[in-house]
Amino acid sequence: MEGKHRLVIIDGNSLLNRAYYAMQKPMMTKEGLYTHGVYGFLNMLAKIQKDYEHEYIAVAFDRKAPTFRHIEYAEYKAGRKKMPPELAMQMPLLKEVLSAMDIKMLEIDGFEADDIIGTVAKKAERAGLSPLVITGDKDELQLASEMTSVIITKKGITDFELYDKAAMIEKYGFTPQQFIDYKGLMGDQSDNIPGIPGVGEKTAQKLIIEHGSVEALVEAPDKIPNEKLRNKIIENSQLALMSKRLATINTDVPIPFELEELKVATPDFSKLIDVYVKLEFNSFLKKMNTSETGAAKLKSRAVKTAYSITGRTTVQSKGELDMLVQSVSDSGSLILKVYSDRNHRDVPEILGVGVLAGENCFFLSGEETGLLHEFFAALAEIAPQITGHNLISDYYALLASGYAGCLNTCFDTEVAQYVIEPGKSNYELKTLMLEYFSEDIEDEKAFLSSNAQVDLFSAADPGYLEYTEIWCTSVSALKNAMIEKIASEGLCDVYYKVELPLIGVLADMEMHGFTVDKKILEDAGEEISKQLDRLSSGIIEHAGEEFNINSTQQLGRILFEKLGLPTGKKLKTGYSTNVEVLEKLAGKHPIIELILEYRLLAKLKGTYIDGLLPLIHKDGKIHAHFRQTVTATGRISCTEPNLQNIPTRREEGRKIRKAFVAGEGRCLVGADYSQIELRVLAHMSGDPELVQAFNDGVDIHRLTASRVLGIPEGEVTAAQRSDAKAVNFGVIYGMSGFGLSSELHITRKEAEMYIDEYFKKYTLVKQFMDEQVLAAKQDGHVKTIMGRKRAILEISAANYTVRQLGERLAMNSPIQGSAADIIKIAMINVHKALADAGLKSKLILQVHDELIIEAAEEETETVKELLAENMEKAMNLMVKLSVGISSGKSWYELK
DNA sequence: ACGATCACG
DNA sequence: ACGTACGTGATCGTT
Repeated sequence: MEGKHRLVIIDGNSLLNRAYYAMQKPMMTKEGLYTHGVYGFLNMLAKIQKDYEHEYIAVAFDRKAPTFRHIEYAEYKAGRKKMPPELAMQMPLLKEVLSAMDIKMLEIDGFEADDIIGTVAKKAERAGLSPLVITGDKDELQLASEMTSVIITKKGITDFELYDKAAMIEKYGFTPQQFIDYKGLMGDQSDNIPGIPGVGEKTAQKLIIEHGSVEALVEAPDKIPNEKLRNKIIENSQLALMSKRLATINTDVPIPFELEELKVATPDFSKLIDVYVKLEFNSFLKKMNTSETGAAKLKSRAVKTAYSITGRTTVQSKGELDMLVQSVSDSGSLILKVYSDRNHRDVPEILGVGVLAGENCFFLSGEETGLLHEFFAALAEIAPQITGHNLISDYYALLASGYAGCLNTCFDTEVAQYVIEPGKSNYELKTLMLEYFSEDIEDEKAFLSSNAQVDLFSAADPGYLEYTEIWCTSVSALKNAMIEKIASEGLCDVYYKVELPLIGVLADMEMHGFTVDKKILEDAGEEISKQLDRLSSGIIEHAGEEFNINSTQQLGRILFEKLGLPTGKKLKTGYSTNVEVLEKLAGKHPIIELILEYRLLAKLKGTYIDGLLPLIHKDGKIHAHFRQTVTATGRISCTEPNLQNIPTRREEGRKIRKAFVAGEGRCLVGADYSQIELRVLAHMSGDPELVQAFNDGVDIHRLTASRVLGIPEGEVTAAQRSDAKAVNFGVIYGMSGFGLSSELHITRKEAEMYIDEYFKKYTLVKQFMDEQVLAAKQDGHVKTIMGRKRAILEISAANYTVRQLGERLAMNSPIQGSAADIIKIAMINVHKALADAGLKSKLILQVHDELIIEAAEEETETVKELLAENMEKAMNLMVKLSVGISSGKSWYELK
């Protein structure tokens, strides 16, 4: 085991730089500060603090001597890269954090961090400490010694490699001191060290191992057998000596400090909170919350919003219920919190209901079943405006418990934050309170579990009344702040007209559920099991040994090492064994087709049979969760199970849909938009050819084939049409030559020619795409038809690949997002139309461009018309929206 | 917790 | 020289 390291010295510039480039996505605060470099740095720092015990710590920074313009120019010419501004602006932010942590920073004019580190390390060694240097710069390996270790950060944020003297010798074959000689020979472009021309890593390493030092080589070059090399060294001996001097870290920098000043100190928590809040580092704020001192400080600075709560009532009697009902009725609105498990396999149990109405706070225990139902009845009567956080789960519990009134949604703080900031990973009330008010409220889960022993739901326990007050006043405070934010960001339409009314629709869909015929699934499962057994014994036989076919690593070993089949793409963990690779190998070995079939069936069994069966509720239905705050584009997502990816493309999988059936006396009606995303593109770009084509009902893929290839529409072959289809998809995805070429299995050149030709023919589409990229650059976001925004920080990333991703996101998001807007509006209208017409039929599923209704049999025809009508008229575009309708007893029968 | 794979639009 | 089509979720194996 490694010994104790008593002094940690960090190369601030090097680590910040590493962190900056290691982060996949840039991070930016609301005010436009880039923060990902600092964020990555702090994660590295946390790992160091955790893994290496130390009593002293310091961070060193470069500080150049005052420079003149011509010197900078010379540096620039020498290929020294300047820090991008997005990184440079983070330097002072990092220093602010370190200062709040009370970590000593060392810097001095005219010296770089490595010189300071060398100086500190030597001084520490003399004082008997064991220095541990943390850097991303290999040059600092020369500082390693019996006492000093050097950690070089590798790829990623928290991947380190530790070198001491022994490790150096093992890896390079020479000592840390000789590292300077090594660099003197091979030079370093980024550091402006020339070295000997023509001597690279391998040669330099060999020379140093054999001869020891630059001096030894210069003094006795005749010992070098290779004549060419010998001459090179003789000719450049002065250059080599100079390079060695340049590569040597100065361990004698005149920097004044006492080791005592580097002692690990307690952070100034209130400063640290301030800067974390400014940088919006909520995860760090959260972590701090677990340390006692931090939590205490966090609480003490909380800005308690002034709420005058005049009444606090745990409802236990008819009289108290009347007070509750009266309060709701008086204010016509309430903030609601239903305590329940979001469990869709069973009837959700209502543990209790919390209400804030006007200035009165109430808690009604789920044990009071009589009062609870009376309350629901009154609520249905009053139909108050409901505000909450993640109301869909409150609604689901309400509906499941027999509430039958209307859901008059006024505001949902989770959904509000989603339109303000889609793509955020966590919309918990606690998180939002920290962000908006730096106020740290108790997490609902923690509250529930920490109080599990106490019977909080017993009607007499005051715990839930207190928590209801915290919850509801928080929701109220957020609502006030968000109302303004939504208005000022131009998000009113998408929020009030789309997302808010959708909440009740989704809850209703969840509640109604999709009937599943368990027997069909089970029978299919048995059949598949038999086939899997047969396939796996065949595969094992061909392989000649037992192995786990499900393990891509083991499978790779069998295919590529044992059987010697040609490899495809390489991955971090070995060779890729995905379908694409396997299909290329088909015919080369009989094992391949068995594996392909095995994969197909294993997927069906694992995900769609064994995965689905336990999710069937007692009522014979699956009640999936529709999630409204997940996707970055505005689509809905679906979980437990995901009903949006039930197989359909291949017959084997499609059979699964036979198990999704209409209930007794009912019938399924399905409707899907035809090419909605291309129609959205036609509308948003206004391209006359595209618009015309859709309005004339032309086959759009055929048209693209004819235009791009320059042949009459009548002469387009099936293969050409299929290629054009890929091009049309490519346009939506913000296509690249590479992407299209791999899709069509053609060269990149050919793919690029298609793309060029496409944009020449559809010039307004090209213009539209350019505008989106420009908007992303200028505004930092792009918008859908309804004004839904998606921030695209990638567009200004330092990394080229990430930046290109940003451009594709800018092109795709308005299209995918607008299509999402349209079907959401359709859902709201369909839901309302069904209710207004007093029909028994229910909307039960949305799959991005299609809706499924479980209709009462006698209503089938009515529902078909109603669906088509509402979907087609959801939004008035330059192109007509066309909808395909079908019906049947099972999902399989819907086309 | 994460990567690989594969299901959908 | 490098690495890329857009958006999701579930499962399995590996760390």
